[in-house]
Amino acid sequence: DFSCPIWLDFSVLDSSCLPILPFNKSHTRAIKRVGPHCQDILSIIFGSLLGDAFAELRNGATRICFQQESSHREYLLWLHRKIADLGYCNPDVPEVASRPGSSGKTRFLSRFKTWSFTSFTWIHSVFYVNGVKIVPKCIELYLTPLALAIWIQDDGGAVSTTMKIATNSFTLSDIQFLCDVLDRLYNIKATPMSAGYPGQYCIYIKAESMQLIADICKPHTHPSMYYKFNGYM
DNA sequence: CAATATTGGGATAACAGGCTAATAT
DNA sequence: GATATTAGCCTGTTATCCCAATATT
Repeated sequence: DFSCPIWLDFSVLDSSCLPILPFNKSHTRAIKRVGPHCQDILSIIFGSLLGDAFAELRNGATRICFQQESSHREYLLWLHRKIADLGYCNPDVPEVASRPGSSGKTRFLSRFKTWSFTSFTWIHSVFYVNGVKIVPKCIELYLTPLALAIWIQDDGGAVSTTMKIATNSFTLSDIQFLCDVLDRLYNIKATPMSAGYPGQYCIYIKAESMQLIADICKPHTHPSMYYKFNGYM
């Protein structure tokens, strides 16, 4: 059982982080879309925001936006299915859009967004400071196995005998914090490492922890992303 | 009905996944 | 020599802002 050991310990959460009223699908205005939000949707959102998604705040309501190139379309559709089944986005399968790429090529991408929720705005506020995405201090409460799997499917990649997670845009102290959280929650050993650009760092998973992180993530990983676990999955 | 909120999608650039490879243990 | 860790680079993919159309109050 790899469930997050401190999940459901809401005692350290600020009350503004807690949903207030039951969510009712007949409510079509964001102001009426409230919680409680289940563990799965919060895991998906937190994992995605650590990775490739972004949160858009407008009129006091927030929506979460997902986009992938066609090479990762199967993964995007898998993610869309999960979010649609939870009732958080349009269930229509996202279309493939084309864009002019470099050197005359055409790119293909797919994307979707959740509905706007007033009760998602606290998520925006913990992830964005002055318009810049940061690692939220409460990440330890939401980095469940599902969130971890989605983060790695977004940002992970095989390197030599191990895996790196592309955390380029976060600060070194935030990245060290993430490494500490991985150790505390799951006993996964990881260290920040240069990303090859000034001020940019990745997370490298130590070889001794590769089997562990693969085992934790496998139930929540789409087969098209197994390769990111470098043979351990 | 007018005003306002919400959604899907166009557009753009900084950068980040995928890769090779050197160095250390 | 084998395995593990660290480093860096290339290029097309994120991550983001914004707008027009539509829906709701």
